[in-house]
Amino acid sequence: MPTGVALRDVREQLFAAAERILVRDGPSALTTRAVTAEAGCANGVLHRHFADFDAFLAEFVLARVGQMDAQTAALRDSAGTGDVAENLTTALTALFGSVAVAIVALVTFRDELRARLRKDWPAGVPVLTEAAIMIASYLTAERALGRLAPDAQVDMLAPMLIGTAHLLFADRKGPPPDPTTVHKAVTAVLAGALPRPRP
Amino acid sequence: MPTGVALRDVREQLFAAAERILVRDGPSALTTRAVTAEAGCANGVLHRHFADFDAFLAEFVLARVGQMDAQTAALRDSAGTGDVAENLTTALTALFGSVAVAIVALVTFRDELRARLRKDWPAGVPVLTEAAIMIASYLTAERALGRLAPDAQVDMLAPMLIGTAHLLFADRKGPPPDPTTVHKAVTAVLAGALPRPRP
DNA sequence: CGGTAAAGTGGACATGCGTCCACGCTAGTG
DNA sequence: CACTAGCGTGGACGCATGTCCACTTTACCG
Repeated sequence: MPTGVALRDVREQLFAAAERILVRDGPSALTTRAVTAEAGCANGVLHRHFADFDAFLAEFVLARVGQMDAQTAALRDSAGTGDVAENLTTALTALFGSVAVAIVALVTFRDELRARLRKDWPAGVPVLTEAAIMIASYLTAERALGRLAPDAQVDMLAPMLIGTAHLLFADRKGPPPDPTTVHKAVTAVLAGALPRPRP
Repeated sequence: MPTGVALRDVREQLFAAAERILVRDGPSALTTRAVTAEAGCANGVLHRHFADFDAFLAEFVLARVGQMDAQTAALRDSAGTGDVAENLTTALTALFGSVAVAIVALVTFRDELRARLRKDWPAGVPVLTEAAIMIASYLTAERALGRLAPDAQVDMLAPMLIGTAHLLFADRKGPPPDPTTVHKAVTAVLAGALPRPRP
Protein backbone atom coordinates (compact mmCIF):
# COMPACT_ATOMS: atom_id res chain seq x y z
CA MET A 1 0.00 0.00 0.00
CA PRO A 2 1.37 3.39 -0.90
CA THR A 3 2.08 5.49 2.13
CA GLY A 4 0.33 8.54 0.76
CA VAL A 5 0.94 10.66 3.81
CA ALA A 6 4.68 10.13 3.82
CA LEU A 7 4.83 10.79 0.11
CA ARG A 8 3.10 14.11 0.43
CA ASP A 9 5.42 14.84 3.33
CA VAL A 10 8.49 14.45 1.17
CA ARG A 11 7.03 16.65 -1.51
CA GLU A 12 6.15 19.34 1.00
CA GLN A 13 9.60 19.00 2.55
CA LEU A 14 11.18 19.60 -0.84
CA PHE A 15 8.91 22.57 -1.39
CA ALA A 16 9.90 24.01 1.96
CA ALA A 17 13.58 23.52 1.12
CA ALA A 18 13.08 25.25 -2.22
CA GLU A 19 11.35 28.12 -0.48
CA ARG A 20 14.19 28.53 2.00
CA ILE A 21 16.80 28.55 -0.76
CA LEU A 22 14.77 30.95 -2.83
CA VAL A 23 14.34 33.43 -0.02
CA ARG A 24 17.89 33.04 1.30
CA ASP A 25 20.06 32.72 -1.82
CA GLY A 26 17.91 33.88 -4.70
CA PRO A 27 16.54 32.14 -7.80
CA SER A 28 19.85 31.25 -9.42
CA ALA A 29 20.80 29.08 -6.43
CA LEU A 30 17.74 26.88 -6.86
CA THR A 31 19.19 23.66 -8.34
CA THR A 32 18.25 20.03 -7.90
CA ARG A 33 21.18 19.28 -5.66
CA ALA A 34 20.67 22.41 -3.61
CA VAL A 35 17.04 21.53 -2.96
CA THR A 36 17.71 17.93 -2.02
CA ALA A 37 20.68 18.88 0.14
CA GLU A 38 18.63 21.54 1.89
CA ALA A 39 15.92 18.94 2.45
CA GLY A 40 18.57 16.57 3.80
CA CYS A 41 18.12 13.73 1.34
CA ALA A 42 19.80 12.32 -1.76
CA ASN A 43 19.40 14.09 -5.07
CA GLY A 44 17.67 11.11 -6.64
CA VAL A 45 14.57 11.64 -4.51
CA LEU A 46 13.46 14.57 -6.59
CA HIS A 47 13.14 12.54 -9.78
CA ARG A 48 11.24 9.78 -8.03
CA HIS A 49 8.46 12.18 -7.08
CA PHE A 50 8.58 14.54 -10.05
CA ALA A 51 9.06 13.86 -13.72
CA ASP A 52 11.27 16.88 -14.18
CA PHE A 53 12.98 19.58 -12.23
CA ASP A 54 10.75 22.07 -13.97
CA ALA A 55 7.75 19.93 -13.09
CA PHE A 56 8.86 20.19 -9.48
CA LEU A 57 9.27 23.94 -9.76
CA ALA A 58 5.91 24.28 -11.47
CA GLU A 59 4.16 22.36 -8.72
CA PHE A 60 6.07 24.35 -6.13
CA VAL A 61 4.99 27.62 -7.66
CA LEU A 62 1.41 26.43 -8.01
CA ALA A 63 1.37 25.28 -4.40
CA ARG A 64 2.81 28.51 -3.04
CA VAL A 65 1.00 31.00 -5.19
CA GLY A 66 -2.55 30.06 -4.22
CA GLN A 67 -3.28 32.74 -1.69
CA MET A 68 -1.73 35.37 -3.90
CA ASP A 69 -3.99 34.40 -6.75
CA ALA A 70 -7.05 34.35 -4.53
CA GLN A 71 -6.37 37.88 -3.44
CA THR A 72 -5.71 39.23 -6.91
CA ALA A 73 -8.84 37.46 -8.18
CA ALA A 74 -10.78 39.13 -5.41
CA LEU A 75 -9.29 42.39 -6.60
CA ARG A 76 -10.75 41.93 -10.04
CA ASP A 77 -14.21 41.46 -8.62
CA SER A 78 -13.90 44.55 -6.50
CA ALA A 79 -13.81 46.94 -9.45
CA GLY A 80 -16.24 49.75 -8.82
CA THR A 81 -16.52 49.09 -5.08
CA GLY A 82 -14.57 50.52 -2.19
CA ASP A 83 -11.57 52.82 -2.43
CA VAL A 84 -9.29 52.38 -5.42
CA ALA A 85 -6.09 53.08 -3.55
CA GLU A 86 -7.08 50.74 -0.75
CA ASN A 87 -7.96 47.94 -3.14
CA LEU A 88 -4.62 48.39 -4.86
CA THR A 89 -2.72 48.43 -1.61
CA THR A 90 -4.36 45.19 -0.53
CA ALA A 91 -3.45 43.47 -3.78
CA LEU A 92 0.13 44.67 -3.64
CA THR A 93 0.50 43.55 -0.07
CA ALA A 94 -0.53 40.09 -1.14
CA LEU A 95 1.78 40.18 -4.12
CA PHE A 96 4.83 41.45 -2.31
CA GLY A 97 5.02 39.08 0.57
CA SER A 98 8.60 37.81 0.61
CA VAL A 99 7.79 34.41 -0.87
CA ALA A 100 5.58 35.91 -3.54
CA VAL A 101 8.30 38.27 -4.71
CA ALA A 102 10.84 35.47 -4.65
CA ILE A 103 8.56 33.38 -6.84
CA VAL A 104 8.10 36.26 -9.24
CA ALA A 105 11.86 36.47 -9.50
CA LEU A 106 12.14 32.71 -9.96
CA VAL A 107 9.66 32.65 -12.81
CA THR A 108 11.28 35.74 -14.23
CA PHE A 109 14.63 33.97 -14.46
CA ARG A 110 13.56 30.55 -15.72
CA ASP A 111 12.35 30.64 -19.30
CA GLU A 112 11.34 26.98 -19.53
CA LEU A 113 9.49 27.10 -16.24
CA ARG A 114 7.51 30.12 -17.32
CA ALA A 115 6.59 28.44 -20.59
CA ARG A 116 5.43 25.32 -18.77
CA LEU A 117 3.39 27.30 -16.28
CA ARG A 118 1.71 29.20 -19.05
CA LYS A 119 0.84 25.95 -20.83
CA ASP A 120 -0.31 23.92 -17.85
CA TRP A 121 -2.21 26.61 -16.05
CA PRO A 122 -5.99 26.38 -16.29
CA ALA A 123 -7.50 29.21 -18.27
CA GLY A 124 -8.63 32.25 -16.37
CA VAL A 125 -6.42 31.77 -13.34
CA PRO A 126 -3.67 34.38 -13.13
CA VAL A 127 -0.14 33.56 -12.08
CA LEU A 128 2.83 35.75 -11.21
CA THR A 129 3.51 37.97 -14.17
CA GLU A 130 -0.12 37.52 -15.04
CA ALA A 131 -0.99 38.73 -11.56
CA ALA A 132 0.50 42.07 -12.46
CA ILE A 133 -1.46 42.07 -15.68
CA MET A 134 -4.58 41.33 -13.68
CA ILE A 135 -3.96 44.31 -11.44
CA ALA A 136 -3.53 46.37 -14.55
CA SER A 137 -6.85 45.08 -15.89
CA TYR A 138 -8.48 46.00 -12.62
CA LEU A 139 -7.16 49.52 -12.97
CA THR A 140 -8.38 49.60 -16.55
CA ALA A 141 -11.84 48.67 -15.36
CA GLU A 142 -11.74 51.41 -12.75
CA ARG A 143 -10.65 53.84 -15.38
CA ALA A 144 -13.54 52.81 -17.59
CA LEU A 145 -15.86 53.44 -14.65
CA GLY A 146 -14.52 56.96 -14.36
CA ARG A 147 -12.88 56.30 -11.00
CA LEU A 148 -9.42 56.90 -12.44
CA ALA A 149 -7.96 59.66 -14.56
CA PRO A 150 -8.65 58.77 -18.19
CA ASP A 151 -4.99 59.11 -19.09
CA ALA A 152 -3.74 56.77 -16.36
CA GLN A 153 -1.06 54.55 -17.91
CA VAL A 154 -1.81 51.15 -16.45
CA ASP A 155 0.27 49.25 -18.99
CA MET A 156 3.48 50.05 -17.19
CA LEU A 157 2.49 48.08 -14.11
CA ALA A 158 3.58 44.63 -15.24
CA PRO A 159 7.05 45.69 -16.41
CA MET A 160 7.42 47.69 -13.24
CA LEU A 161 6.65 44.79 -10.97
CA ILE A 162 9.01 42.51 -12.86
CA GLY A 163 11.75 45.09 -12.90
CA THR A 164 11.32 45.71 -9.20
CA ALA A 165 11.53 42.02 -8.47
CA HIS A 166 14.70 41.83 -10.51
CA LEU A 167 16.32 44.80 -8.84
CA LEU A 168 15.54 43.23 -5.50
CA PHE A 169 17.01 39.85 -6.32
CA ALA A 170 19.67 40.35 -8.97
CA ASP A 171 22.62 41.38 -6.83
CA ARG A 172 21.51 39.93 -3.57
CA LYS A 173 23.71 37.37 -1.88
CA GLY A 174 22.74 37.92 1.73
CA PRO A 175 19.46 38.15 3.58
CA PRO A 176 16.20 38.81 1.75
CA PRO A 177 14.80 42.31 1.38
CA ASP A 178 12.33 43.51 3.95
CA PRO A 179 8.82 42.79 2.64
CA THR A 180 7.41 45.82 4.42
CA THR A 181 9.90 48.13 2.76
CA VAL A 182 9.21 46.63 -0.63
CA HIS A 183 5.50 46.86 -0.19
CA LYS A 184 5.59 50.45 0.99
CA ALA A 185 7.88 51.58 -1.82
CA VAL A 186 5.92 49.93 -4.58
CA THR A 187 2.60 51.00 -3.18
CA ALA A 188 3.77 54.57 -2.88
CA VAL A 189 5.00 54.62 -6.44
CA LEU A 190 1.94 53.02 -7.94
CA ALA A 191 -0.57 54.78 -5.77
CA GLY A 192 1.05 58.11 -6.56
CA ALA A 193 1.29 57.63 -10.27
CA LEU A 194 -1.65 55.49 -11.26
CA PRO A 195 -4.88 56.20 -9.45
CA ARG A 196 -5.83 59.78 -10.06
CA PRO A 197 -9.51 60.11 -9.11
CA ARG A 198 -11.44 62.59 -11.12
CA PRO A 199 -12.29 65.83 -9.38
CA MET B 1 56.17 43.67 -33.89
CA PRO B 2 52.58 43.44 -32.71
CA THR B 3 50.11 43.79 -35.53
CA GLY B 4 47.92 46.21 -33.65
CA VAL B 5 45.51 46.79 -36.50
CA ALA B 6 44.71 43.14 -37.05
CA LEU B 7 44.36 42.61 -33.34
CA ARG B 8 41.78 45.33 -33.02
CA ASP B 9 40.06 43.86 -36.07
CA VAL B 10 39.58 40.51 -34.39
CA ARG B 11 38.23 42.12 -31.28
CA GLU B 12 35.78 44.19 -33.27
CA GLN B 13 34.82 41.10 -35.26
CA LEU B 14 34.04 39.26 -32.04
CA PHE B 15 32.06 42.23 -30.81
CA ALA B 16 30.04 42.28 -34.03
CA ALA B 17 29.38 38.55 -33.71
CA ALA B 18 28.23 39.03 -30.12
CA GLU B 19 25.96 41.84 -31.22
CA ARG B 20 24.35 39.70 -33.94
CA ILE B 21 23.75 36.83 -31.54
CA LEU B 22 22.38 39.16 -28.91
CA VAL B 23 19.92 40.78 -31.27
CA ARG B 24 18.98 37.56 -33.05
CA ASP B 25 18.85 34.93 -30.28
CA GLY B 26 18.75 36.84 -27.02
CA PRO B 27 21.13 37.11 -24.06
CA SER B 28 21.03 33.46 -22.98
CA ALA B 29 22.43 32.36 -26.34
CA LEU B 30 25.56 34.44 -25.88
CA THR B 31 28.24 31.83 -25.06
CA THR B 32 31.93 31.64 -25.88
CA ARG B 33 31.45 29.01 -28.57
CA ALA B 34 28.48 30.82 -30.08
CA VAL B 35 30.47 34.02 -30.39
CA THR B 36 33.55 32.43 -31.90
CA ALA B 37 31.47 30.29 -34.24
CA GLU B 38 29.50 33.33 -35.36
CA ALA B 39 32.79 35.14 -35.93
CA GLY B 40 34.03 32.11 -37.88
CA CYS B 41 37.06 31.26 -35.79
CA ALA B 42 38.12 28.75 -33.16
CA ASN B 43 36.90 29.15 -29.60
CA GLY B 44 40.40 29.59 -28.27
CA VAL B 45 40.72 32.99 -29.92
CA LEU B 46 38.51 34.61 -27.33
CA HIS B 47 40.83 33.78 -24.45
CA ARG B 48 43.89 34.98 -26.30
CA HIS B 49 42.46 38.48 -26.57
CA PHE B 50 40.47 38.62 -23.35
CA ALA B 51 41.29 37.34 -19.91
CA ASP B 52 37.76 36.17 -19.31
CA PHE B 53 34.48 35.74 -21.06
CA ASP B 54 33.04 38.33 -18.74
CA ALA B 55 35.98 40.59 -19.54
CA PHE B 56 35.05 40.21 -23.19
CA LEU B 57 31.42 40.99 -22.44
CA ALA B 58 32.39 43.95 -20.32
CA GLU B 59 34.53 45.42 -23.09
CA PHE B 60 31.79 44.68 -25.58
CA VAL B 61 29.23 46.50 -23.49
CA LEU B 62 31.58 49.40 -22.92
CA ALA B 63 32.32 49.63 -26.64
CA ARG B 64 28.69 49.52 -27.67
CA VAL B 65 27.20 51.68 -24.99
CA GLY B 66 29.18 54.82 -25.77
CA GLN B 67 26.68 56.66 -27.88
CA MET B 68 23.90 55.74 -25.52
CA ASP B 69 25.83 57.18 -22.64
CA ALA B 70 26.68 60.30 -24.56
CA GLN B 71 23.03 60.93 -25.22
CA THR B 72 21.89 60.28 -21.70
CA ALA B 73 24.69 62.49 -20.41
CA ALA B 74 23.51 65.21 -22.75
CA LEU B 75 20.08 64.71 -21.30
CA ARG B 76 21.32 65.46 -17.82
CA ASP B 77 22.80 68.73 -18.95
CA SER B 78 19.59 69.72 -20.67
CA ALA B 79 17.62 70.02 -17.45
CA GLY B 80 15.74 73.29 -17.45
CA THR B 81 16.10 73.83 -21.21
CA GLY B 82 13.81 72.85 -24.05
CA ASP B 83 10.68 70.75 -23.75
CA VAL B 84 10.62 68.09 -21.08
CA ALA B 85 8.67 65.57 -23.13
CA GLU B 86 10.95 66.10 -26.11
CA ASN B 87 14.09 65.69 -24.04
CA LEU B 88 12.70 62.49 -22.61
CA THR B 89 11.72 61.15 -26.00
CA THR B 90 15.20 61.79 -27.34
CA ALA B 91 16.81 59.97 -24.43
CA LEU B 92 14.47 57.00 -24.73
CA THR B 93 15.04 56.76 -28.44
CA ALA B 94 18.74 56.49 -27.78
CA LEU B 95 18.18 53.96 -25.02
CA PHE B 96 15.76 51.78 -26.90
CA GLY B 97 17.62 51.23 -30.09
CA SER B 98 17.67 47.48 -30.62
CA VAL B 99 21.26 46.99 -29.54
CA ALA B 100 20.84 49.16 -26.50
CA VAL B 101 17.85 47.20 -25.29
CA ALA B 102 19.63 43.94 -26.01
CA ILE B 103 22.54 45.10 -23.91
CA VAL B 104 20.23 46.09 -21.10
CA ALA B 105 18.80 42.60 -21.22
CA LEU B 106 22.27 41.08 -21.31
CA VAL B 107 23.43 42.94 -18.25
CA THR B 108 20.12 42.21 -16.60
CA PHE B 109 20.69 38.49 -16.98
CA ARG B 110 24.38 38.21 -16.10
CA ASP B 111 25.05 38.84 -12.45
CA GLU B 112 28.83 38.58 -12.61
CA LEU B 113 29.04 40.84 -15.64
CA ARG B 114 26.97 43.49 -13.95
CA ALA B 115 29.14 43.32 -10.86
CA ARG B 116 32.29 43.68 -12.95
CA LEU B 117 30.89 46.59 -14.90
CA ARG B 118 29.94 48.35 -11.73
CA LYS B 119 33.45 47.85 -10.35
CA ASP B 120 35.46 48.73 -13.47
CA TRP B 121 33.39 51.63 -14.66
CA PRO B 122 34.93 55.06 -14.04
CA ALA B 123 32.94 57.09 -11.58
CA GLY B 124 30.32 59.42 -12.96
CA VAL B 125 29.73 57.57 -16.19
CA PRO B 126 26.34 55.91 -16.32
CA VAL B 127 25.79 52.49 -17.83
CA LEU B 128 22.64 50.57 -18.68
CA THR B 129 20.65 50.26 -15.52
CA GLU B 130 22.40 53.38 -14.42
CA ALA B 131 21.22 55.05 -17.63
CA ALA B 132 17.68 54.61 -16.44
CA ILE B 133 18.67 56.04 -13.09
CA MET B 134 20.20 59.00 -14.89
CA ILE B 135 16.99 59.66 -16.76
CA ALA B 136 15.24 59.51 -13.44
CA SER B 137 17.69 62.03 -12.00
CA TYR B 138 17.04 64.31 -14.95
CA LEU B 139 13.34 64.14 -14.23
CA THR B 140 14.06 64.83 -10.57
CA ALA B 141 15.96 67.95 -11.58
CA GLU B 142 13.11 69.07 -13.77
CA ARG B 143 10.72 68.48 -10.94
CA ALA B 144 12.90 70.58 -8.66
CA LEU B 145 12.77 73.34 -11.26
CA GLY B 146 9.00 73.26 -11.17
CA ARG B 147 8.73 71.94 -14.71
CA LEU B 148 7.17 68.69 -13.48
CA ALA B 149 4.34 67.94 -11.13
CA PRO B 150 5.80 67.82 -7.60
CA ASP B 151 4.33 64.37 -7.01
CA ALA B 152 5.79 62.82 -10.17
CA GLN B 153 7.10 59.39 -9.19
CA VAL B 154 10.38 59.18 -11.06
CA ASP B 155 11.67 56.25 -9.02
CA MET B 156 9.64 53.78 -11.01
CA LEU B 157 11.54 54.46 -14.21
CA ALA B 158 14.50 52.17 -13.63
CA PRO B 159 12.43 49.13 -12.68
CA MET B 160 10.14 49.86 -15.58
CA LEU B 161 12.92 49.91 -18.14
CA ILE B 162 14.41 46.72 -16.77
CA GLY B 163 11.06 45.00 -16.67
CA THR B 164 10.31 46.10 -20.19
CA ALA B 165 13.63 44.80 -21.42
CA HIS B 166 12.94 41.51 -19.73
CA LEU B 167 9.44 41.15 -21.12
CA LEU B 168 10.84 41.84 -24.56
CA PHE B 169 13.60 39.27 -24.37
CA ALA B 170 12.47 36.59 -21.95
CA ASP B 171 10.31 34.46 -24.21
CA ARG B 172 11.72 35.46 -27.52
CA LYS B 173 13.18 32.76 -29.74
CA GLY B 174 12.63 34.31 -33.15
CA PRO B 175 13.33 37.73 -34.62
CA PRO B 176 14.01 40.72 -32.41
CA PRO B 177 11.25 43.11 -31.41
CA ASP B 178 10.69 46.15 -33.54
CA PRO B 179 12.65 49.03 -32.01
CA THR B 180 10.14 51.56 -33.23
CA THR B 181 7.30 49.77 -31.50
CA VAL B 182 9.29 49.51 -28.31
CA HIS B 183 10.25 53.11 -28.37
CA LYS B 184 6.74 54.32 -29.06
CA ALA B 185 5.22 52.18 -26.33
CA VAL B 186 7.73 53.16 -23.66
CA THR B 187 7.71 56.78 -24.63
CA ALA B 188 3.93 56.88 -24.54
CA VAL B 189 3.83 55.29 -21.12
CA LEU B 190 6.53 57.45 -19.60
CA ALA B 191 5.51 60.65 -21.28
CA GLY B 192 1.94 60.11 -20.19
CA ALA B 193 2.70 59.21 -16.62
CA LEU B 194 5.76 61.16 -15.64
CA PRO B 195 6.04 64.67 -17.03
CA ARG B 196 3.05 66.60 -15.83
CA PRO B 197 3.88 70.29 -16.37
CA ARG B 198 2.45 72.60 -13.81
CA PRO B 199 -0.47 74.70 -14.96
C1' DC C 1 65.00 34.34 -47.99
C1' DG C 2 65.23 32.18 -43.48
C1' DG C 3 64.06 33.13 -38.50
C1' DT C 4 61.09 34.14 -35.04
C1' DA C 5 57.43 35.93 -32.41
C1' DA C 6 52.77 36.47 -32.42
C1' DA C 7 48.16 34.73 -33.66
C1' DG C 8 45.05 30.95 -34.78
C1' DT C 9 43.49 26.09 -34.09
C1' DG C 10 40.71 22.66 -32.02
C1' DG C 11 40.92 19.02 -28.95
C1' DA C 12 41.05 18.27 -23.89
C1' DC C 13 39.95 19.39 -19.13
C1' DA C 14 37.15 20.78 -14.98
C1' DT C 15 32.92 22.07 -13.32
C1' DG C 16 28.08 22.10 -12.59
C1' DC C 17 23.83 20.94 -14.17
C1' DG C 18 19.61 17.65 -14.94
C1' DT C 19 18.88 12.97 -15.21
C1' DC C 20 19.04 8.07 -14.51
C1' DC C 21 19.61 3.49 -12.23
C1' DA C 22 21.31 -0.72 -9.75
C1' DC C 23 21.55 -1.58 -5.14
C1' DG C 24 20.06 -1.73 -0.05
C1' DC C 25 16.69 -0.69 3.42
C1' DT C 26 12.25 -0.36 5.43
C1' DA C 27 7.72 -1.17 6.40
C1' DG C 28 3.51 -3.11 5.63
C1' DT C 29 1.30 -8.08 4.43
C1' DG C 30 -0.08 -12.94 4.46
C1' DC D 1 8.32 -14.42 10.79
C1' DA D 2 9.73 -14.43 5.99
C1' DC D 3 8.28 -11.85 1.81
C1' DT D 4 7.92 -8.28 -1.23
C1' DA D 5 6.76 -3.84 -3.13
C1' DG D 6 8.11 0.67 -2.82
C1' DC D 7 11.16 4.22 -1.31
C1' DG D 8 15.73 6.34 -0.41
C1' DT D 9 20.64 6.25 -1.70
C1' DG D 10 24.48 8.04 -4.04
C1' DG D 11 27.36 7.08 -7.69
C1' DA D 12 27.44 7.52 -12.79
C1' DC D 13 26.14 9.43 -17.26
C1' DG D 14 25.48 13.01 -20.91
C1' DC D 15 25.58 17.57 -21.93
C1' DA D 16 26.91 22.42 -22.01
C1' DT D 17 29.79 25.80 -20.51
C1' DG D 18 34.27 28.44 -19.49
C1' DT D 19 38.99 27.63 -19.70
C1' DC D 20 43.43 26.02 -21.10
C1' DC D 21 47.38 24.42 -24.00
C1' DA D 22 50.50 21.91 -27.34
C1' DC D 23 50.75 22.39 -31.99
C1' DT D 24 50.38 24.72 -36.56
C1' DT D 25 50.15 28.66 -39.46
C1' DT D 26 51.04 33.29 -40.55
C1' DA D 27 53.59 37.39 -41.44
C1' DC D 28 56.85 40.71 -40.30
C1' DC D 29 61.85 41.92 -40.12
C1' DG D 30 66.72 41.58 -40.39
